[in-house]
Amino acid sequence: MVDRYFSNKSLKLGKRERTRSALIDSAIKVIAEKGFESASIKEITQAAGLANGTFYNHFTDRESLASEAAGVAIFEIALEIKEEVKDIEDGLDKVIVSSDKVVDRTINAPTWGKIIIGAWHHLDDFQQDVAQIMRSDLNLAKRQGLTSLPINKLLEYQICSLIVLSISLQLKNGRNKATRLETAEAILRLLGIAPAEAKQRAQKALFG
Amino acid sequence: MVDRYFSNKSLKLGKRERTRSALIDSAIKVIAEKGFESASIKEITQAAGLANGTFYNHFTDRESLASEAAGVAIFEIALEIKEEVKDIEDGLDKVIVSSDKVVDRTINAPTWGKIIIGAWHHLDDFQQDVAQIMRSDLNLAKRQGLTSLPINKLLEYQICSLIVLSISLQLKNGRNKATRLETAEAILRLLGIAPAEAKQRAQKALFG
DNA sequence: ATCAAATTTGAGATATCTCTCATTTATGGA
DNA sequence: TCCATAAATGAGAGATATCTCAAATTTGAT
Repeated sequence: MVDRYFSNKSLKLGKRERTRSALIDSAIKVIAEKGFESASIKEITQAAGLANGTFYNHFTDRESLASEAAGVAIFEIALEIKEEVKDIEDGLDKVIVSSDKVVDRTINAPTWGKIIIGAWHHLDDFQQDVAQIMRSDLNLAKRQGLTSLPINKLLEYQICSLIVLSISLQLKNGRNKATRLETAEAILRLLGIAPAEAKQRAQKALFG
Repeated sequence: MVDRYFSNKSLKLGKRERTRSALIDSAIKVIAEKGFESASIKEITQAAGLANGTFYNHFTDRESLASEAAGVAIFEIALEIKEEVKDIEDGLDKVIVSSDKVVDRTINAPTWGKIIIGAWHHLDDFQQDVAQIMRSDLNLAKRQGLTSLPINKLLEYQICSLIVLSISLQLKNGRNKATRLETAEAILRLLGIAPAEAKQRAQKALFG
């Protein structure tokens, strides 16, 4: 259960790490509930079962906690997914299967999804870090000659925006197979793949 | 100057309309400055030079004012652009020239750009209204046989997301011709156009 | 000029929030 | 077990915010 994900990961560690993780889990929950800009330090520390002053032993301000919380959430997801797609050799397949798994994870853990969306929209560093995560798969597809488009920062950001949109829409309206498929197809078309091939490839990569 | 855009439009109207417009102009400015969720009613009414209680004579809460402010901003932009592109017959050209002009307008008026971005991310109704604005051009392109892709809500939202990304990046990093061009190309690829044709078409439609 | 109605006002009740810091509690090595 | 250090605590100073409503002001028709 993701509610205490980082607290559980820290059980064997020292008090400082356990407290910090409690703040992170709480930040994820409260930011998802109240909104990226609206969640207060008071609510976060209260939900963590901690005193007011404890916050300032670990973070300078709300944004640094939010940044940390979103960062570890997406990092955790990326790590799991990297392992799951390591046997996929086709760079394009890797990109769309990874993207689909990100969406899947964030729908399964809506609080994580919401803070990631919020961080994507509010934090420049977060945007750069996320784009970085997928860059290697995009470069692989390029080296494999699967796309002729130049891979640049804007294209990476565009793909991320489509992923974030898919997360957002499915968190709102529920899981939707067509949205998953059409998001994968759209990413492929952004990468220069013709619609017919994009449809076929997405279908095969996502559903076998 | 957009700072008092709606106030100026209301000069000939009654006190109630002039006051409401002052709140809208102020909301645009304060929300752009403080953030969509963080801007307070107190700051908005103060920046408008109005008393605390005045707000509640016009709006029930912050979100209804924010929604109204973003709505009239995008509506105003859409109306101007509709007129400017009325002689463009090619549906795809209409889509990309309109998109480019939206970005242009919002970069020229950063406060409008920021509230529109904020509303796009926070307000479902706003998303639907914005997608609706471009639907007719997309349907025209479809009728003209310029794209074979089914035009559905997800595709509309995806195109809007790319436009919002372009606005966001250029507001942050300054105007950028390559970003404009590559955004137009990306929209065309989303619509199923091959990369080479997308590049050519975008170049021609945006730069003559 | 008058005056009913429309509209704004801003003090105040109430609540919430940030942040500090002297004190308390927990930790871990000796 | 002791104790120096690490870490948490939570009251309180100070500030900000929402919302109401009786009173004041503005408006526009007569």
